[in-house]
Amino acid sequence: MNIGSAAKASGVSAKMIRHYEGIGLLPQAGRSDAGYRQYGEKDLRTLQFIRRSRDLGFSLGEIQGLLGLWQDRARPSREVKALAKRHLEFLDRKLEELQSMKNALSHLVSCCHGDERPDCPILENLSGENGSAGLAGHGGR
Amino acid sequence: MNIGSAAKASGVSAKMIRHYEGIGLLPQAGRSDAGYRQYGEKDLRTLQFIRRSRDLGFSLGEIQGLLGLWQDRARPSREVKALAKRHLEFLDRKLEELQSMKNALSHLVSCCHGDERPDCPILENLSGENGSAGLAGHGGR
DNA sequence: CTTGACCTTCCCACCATGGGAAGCTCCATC
DNA sequence: GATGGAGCTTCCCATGGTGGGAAGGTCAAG
Repeated sequence: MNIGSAAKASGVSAKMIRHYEGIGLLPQAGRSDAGYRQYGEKDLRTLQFIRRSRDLGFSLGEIQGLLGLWQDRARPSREVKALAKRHLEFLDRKLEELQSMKNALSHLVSCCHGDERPDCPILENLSGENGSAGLAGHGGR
Repeated sequence: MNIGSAAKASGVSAKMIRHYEGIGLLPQAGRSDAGYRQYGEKDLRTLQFIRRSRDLGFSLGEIQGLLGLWQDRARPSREVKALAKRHLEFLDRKLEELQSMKNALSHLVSCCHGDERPDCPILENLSGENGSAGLAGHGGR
C-alpha cells in the first residue's frame, strides 16, 4: 500500500505521514524497489491511532507517549490515565481561557449598536476608555 | 521612552513590539540619535489597544483591521461589530471543538480504572476497538 | 511511447512568540 | 576618564502542526 492509500484509509495526510516519520513518531516505513513507502495493516492501525489521538487534541509529544504505552502490553493503565488526565486539565484551561474571551467579547458586541454612527463600545473598551458601555450605573454583566 | 519601558507600560514584550513594527502593524517608531526606538503616550495607547485585542483572541490580521477602524473617526460601528462578531463565531467554533474533545476524553478517563492492570479503555478507544468501555460491548464501528 | 497520476526530496509559508549572539549606547560609580 | 552593567540594536533560529509547491523519478493504462 502506497502512502496515498494509507493517507486516505487513515485520515492522515501523506504530508503528515512523512512528517511523523521524519520526527520519529512513526518508524521508518518499508520501501518498494522504486523507493515508495509501503504500508500494511499494522501501520494503518498506528496511523488511525494517531489520528484519533489528534482528534482528542493530544500533542505529538503526548502521542509519542501514548504509542509507547499502547505498544507495551504490560503498561499499567494508571500511566495512560495520568497522561490523559493531564491533557484533560490542559483542555480545561484552554476552555476557560476561550470562555472568558467569549464572555467579554459577546458583552461588548451586545453593547454596540452596530449602525452607521461612529461611536462604538468595542473600540472604547479596547482603547482603555471606561465608556458607558454597560459598566456604568445599572446592570453590570 | 525606550522600548523596554514601553513594553512594561503596555504589557507587550519588547520583542513583540519590534515584530509588530516589522510586519507593519505598528508604524516605524521614532529613533533617538543612537538609533533607539522612542515611544510616546500615543504609541503607548496603541500598544495597549493591541494587547487588549490579543487578550480577546483577535489575530494580528484582525487587529490591523481594528486599528484601522479605531483611527478612522468616521467609521460606522457596524463595521467594528461585524469584525467582532466574526471573531465571536470563531471563538464559538473553537469552544465547541474543545468541548467535544473534553467530553470524549473525560468519558474515557472515567472509564479507565487507572491501576496496575494493563487493560485500558482509553487505549482501546484510540486503537479503534469498541471495547466494553461504556458502549456496552456489542456495537461495532 | 506518451500521458497523467502518484511518488520522492527539499525548501518555504503560516501564526505568535521566545531565545540568544554580537555589537553598540547610556549612565552611574570609582 | 575608565569601567561595568543594563539596555538597546539587528540577525538568525526554534517552537508546533500543517500546507503549498518545485523538480524530478515511477507506474499503469492507453
